[in-house]
Amino acid sequence: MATIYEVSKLAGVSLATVSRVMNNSGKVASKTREKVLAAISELDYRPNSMAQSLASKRSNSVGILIPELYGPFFGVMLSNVETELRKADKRVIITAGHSNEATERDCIEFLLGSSCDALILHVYSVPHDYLIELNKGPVPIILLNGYIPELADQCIYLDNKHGGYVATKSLLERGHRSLAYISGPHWKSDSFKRLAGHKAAMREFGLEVNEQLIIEGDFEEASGREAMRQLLQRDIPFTGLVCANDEMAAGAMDTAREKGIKVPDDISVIGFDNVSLANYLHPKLASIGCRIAEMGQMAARCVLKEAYGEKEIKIQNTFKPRLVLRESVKSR
Amino acid sequence: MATIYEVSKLAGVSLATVSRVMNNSGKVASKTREKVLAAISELDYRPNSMAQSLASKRSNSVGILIPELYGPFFGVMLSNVETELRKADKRVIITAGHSNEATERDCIEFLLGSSCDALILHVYSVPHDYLIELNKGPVPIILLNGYIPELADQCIYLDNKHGGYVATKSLLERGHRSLAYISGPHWKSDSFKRLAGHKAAMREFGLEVNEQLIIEGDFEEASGREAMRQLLQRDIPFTGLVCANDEMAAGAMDTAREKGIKVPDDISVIGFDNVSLANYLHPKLASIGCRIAEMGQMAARCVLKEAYGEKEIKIQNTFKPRLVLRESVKSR
DNA sequence: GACTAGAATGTAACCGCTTACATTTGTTTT
DNA sequence: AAAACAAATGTAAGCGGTTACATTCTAGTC
Repeated sequence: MATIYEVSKLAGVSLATVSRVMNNSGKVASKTREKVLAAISELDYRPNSMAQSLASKRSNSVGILIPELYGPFFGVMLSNVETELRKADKRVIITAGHSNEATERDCIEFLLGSSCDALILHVYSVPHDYLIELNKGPVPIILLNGYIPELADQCIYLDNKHGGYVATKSLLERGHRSLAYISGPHWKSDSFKRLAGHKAAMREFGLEVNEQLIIEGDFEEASGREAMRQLLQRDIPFTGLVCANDEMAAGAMDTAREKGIKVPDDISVIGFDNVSLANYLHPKLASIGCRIAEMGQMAARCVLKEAYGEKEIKIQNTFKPRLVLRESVKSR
Repeated sequence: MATIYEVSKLAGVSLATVSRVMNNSGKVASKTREKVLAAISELDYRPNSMAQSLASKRSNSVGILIPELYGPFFGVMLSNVETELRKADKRVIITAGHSNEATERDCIEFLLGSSCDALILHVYSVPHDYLIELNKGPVPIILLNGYIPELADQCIYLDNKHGGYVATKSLLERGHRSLAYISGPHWKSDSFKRLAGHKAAMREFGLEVNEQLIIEGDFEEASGREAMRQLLQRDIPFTGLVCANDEMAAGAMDTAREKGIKVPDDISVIGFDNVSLANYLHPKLASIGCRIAEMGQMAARCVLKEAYGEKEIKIQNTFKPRLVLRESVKSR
């Protein structure tokens, strides 16, 4: 591989001039520029990125930490982060934290040790204090899908409460008055907030929340299946079911089918996240769109702003979920 | 951030000794080692990866090119690549090629310009010659899910023909004699081979292949839906349906439901890929497991062997798909 | 105690680029 | 035509490590 030195020799100029041409920095006479460009193409020269990084103290790479690389959610997020960053010629280094504190910490250490110019973190287990401390370091961090008051500007997150509110309201507006709710784990702030939104909507419509109709699941299909069984056993009639994610809704719908309950004729069901699965279920599952794609893109832009000095970029920190109606919801 | 120089000063040794301690290379007296380690921890020293890369001509990063970052398939693959490589402390730089020749080329160029030590490529559109040429360069490449005779050792791929064979055979063994087949685009070698496997199984059972019962889809759900409509219109009875992927099978099953045809009572259906979707459909879709996880892991190992000198690693190039039976298939 | 092999450590030349500063060249002003 | 200034280019000092080679210790041998 040719080096900048060989290019400079061939073009009959100094290293600095070649560097200037490469980076479009400083003044270069157009004649000289052409000579240099010719030499570059003749030698098929490509700058050595490691040397560039070392000398410029900028690696042009951004570290990403997400819980998992598979699954309907993270893939989309990652995809949009990558698209946006690669447009700006930044490398994307990925790691998976597996929602486990030790692993998440390891990943962050690993990324820091990789000379990343910035970090996009989608963490679940690492404590806030750690992140606040981390933020005092030289590497800008962006929090994806999490909110920490001290780092407000660097957080990109979904308004989960509003999502729960919208989901529930969509059923209430369609005449349903008795609603059941299958929640995610209460300790996860996402699911806690979604539930809060549900309750807020109920209150708004002057309805009492019956805790007997709220069941805590774990975001997996099986728990939705089981939750639905319990709900039916309790023998409290309800015509609408709100689920804190689509997988649990799928499980619940499966139980309904088993028990001979028709969706949406007997019970309307709405999920949350609007993952592709929702479209494959029968009936197609109404859901709450999480705007994951947009959030991923925004996180990337936030990096460009914070780490690469693109000051003019405007950041939108909160995203409002959107209702996506499908066959599983019906007016009554 | 402390540099190796500061560490050496604090420990009262030379740069070289610190470097030796860091890399466990060369002989260091245990007393000296301890002094150095103390200094390292005192200063919280971490080597600058850019400088390391430049000096050692090894970036410890591996470039990955896959068609998309989302979707049920690639996520799993990526996840396993990452897990395996990070165990070995290698960075994973990802790019998405979007099954588009220009973009795929761009990505490869981009990764080459990123000083990757090796490339894992899952491409669709880039011509073989390009890859063969690329392989002559200094950066080892691994082909994931593709086979090029000239690069046989560096290819990790699924035996698609065998998959088609197994899928079809599973129905034949259960007494089905008249089978329909919904294929992917014929120009994609994956789907071409799957179809070849189907035909081979039919021949093995002494059955004629009726081209009227083979329809070309595009791997999307809608095309499966449409293909099923056409199949039914043709009015040739069949009791088994093999689909070249799960999405199309989902579409076909939906059409069946619309037309009042019961799966598996009237028609047994088997998909291909065994993506998570298969488990959510009703009835649950039998499928052919593609061992994506294992292939991802193997690709990573292949990199460790080819680029990082782990000679003892054994590589398995071909993977045989596996039958995963579920409710959608029934003996007759 | 001198000699020597081998272990431990140090020296310094890179790796390939960026960039502050110095120098040269060219243009305009008086 | 000399002075003054701006534009273009060159020089060389890093960036923070690795590593070949040189040097200094250390301990064993006779």
